[in-house]
Amino acid sequence: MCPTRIIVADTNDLVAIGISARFAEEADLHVVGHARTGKELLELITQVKADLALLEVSLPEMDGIDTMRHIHKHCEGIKVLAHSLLTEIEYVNSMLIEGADGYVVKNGPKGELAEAIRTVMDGGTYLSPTARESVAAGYQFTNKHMGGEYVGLTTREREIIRLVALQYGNAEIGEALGISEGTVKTHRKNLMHKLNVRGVAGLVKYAMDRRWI
Amino acid sequence: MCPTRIIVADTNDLVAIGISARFAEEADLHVVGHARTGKELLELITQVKADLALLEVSLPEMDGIDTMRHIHKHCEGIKVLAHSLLTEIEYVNSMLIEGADGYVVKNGPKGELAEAIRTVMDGGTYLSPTARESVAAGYQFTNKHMGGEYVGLTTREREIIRLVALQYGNAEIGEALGISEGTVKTHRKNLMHKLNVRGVAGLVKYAMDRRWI
DNA sequence: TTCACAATACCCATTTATGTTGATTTTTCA
DNA sequence: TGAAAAATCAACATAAATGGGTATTGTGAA
Repeated sequence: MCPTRIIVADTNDLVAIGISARFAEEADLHVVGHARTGKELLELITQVKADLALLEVSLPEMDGIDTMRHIHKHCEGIKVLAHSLLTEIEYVNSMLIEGADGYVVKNGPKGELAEAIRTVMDGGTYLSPTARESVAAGYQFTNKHMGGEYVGLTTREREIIRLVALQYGNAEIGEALGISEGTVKTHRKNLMHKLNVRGVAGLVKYAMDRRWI
Repeated sequence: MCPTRIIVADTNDLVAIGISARFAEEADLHVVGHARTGKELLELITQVKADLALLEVSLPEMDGIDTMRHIHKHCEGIKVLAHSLLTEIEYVNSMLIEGADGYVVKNGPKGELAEAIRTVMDGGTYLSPTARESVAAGYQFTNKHMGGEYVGLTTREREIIRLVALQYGNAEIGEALGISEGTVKTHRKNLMHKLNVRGVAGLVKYAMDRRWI
């Protein structure tokens, strides 16, 4: 039997090296590529034949959620396992909704990652205990996102949340984007509803988690 | 000659494994321990004889800056090299002011980390190009922190910035800490001055960078 | 014992953000 | 082409944050 060919998508080089080092002991797992951003991963998939991608949620340029969506639409025959330090329901759900085959939280028990990969390659789904807890605990809080009516952010909303996180005021954002301040307010309002947060703090945290700033 | 004994302080297990894997090729560098938080590092230093600590700035429980300060005061004879993805002047400066022997930005060229360690062990100081740029470029912006009058945050200020980042309002913070809303406002005002930021966004970013939330 | 600083608290004025509601135009895509 | 989604704008009211200043208390170091 041939080993499972894995691409690691993680900004941190050392993480990729660490994973390779771990899998050196596992005969059936072989790391064949490393991407530092979502975009790099999409390219790499077309160049290197791989069975599975280990995808960090928090990536610059194109984050894990967007990358997952793209892979699900355009790339047949590759499994994707989310792999992140983030445990918030928001991200676990998003990755699963976008088609991830599992969610492994970083820094888990030593053999967990390998086990998760094998489960997924067998056609199963793997969720780390923490991720499972997060999904369970999060239902009452983020139920507005669940039940199929997940709301993604639009392009404009992303531009705005990014500028908010960069300490721009509404007037400045409007100026920067060439729209009225009133429109900016509307977008912010929608953002806060969609993300279920109360103010700037929640927006900034979201933008930072997804590495939009 | 005996090899340099190194302790890695980083939340991410895989990073530590990655570093060990890299240094497997370097005969003079040997990783002898791994700490996941600042507190763990301080303990480990008393238990394991080490020549140098590789210290991530962004650590939970006790972050790199506070850990650095503590080591500088209480631990003789151990070199410390800061090692982080963060390149902001705020952190580079803070680490150097607190006594770090160098600052290496993660994801640099392959041999950089080893070179930096050797420089430091020779009694020198090593700064990554990015860190050096950041220091140079940051002077006009954060000069109020420079020239010896670096201002650290007080305990109370840290509690408050943390709650701000957790989306608490001033009234709620006051209630949570048992102080008046007015006092909270004063602390926030002082925080923004010290950190040279304009609003909630800047405070949240700072708290997240230092892993206080 | 001074001196510095942390922590507390309040005043005022101004700006900015949030909440509510409703609307129009443009874009996208089935 | 027609429906749905996205992007645009604004009036109103309320809540909250920002900026400036001042002042008291306690604590610990020089």
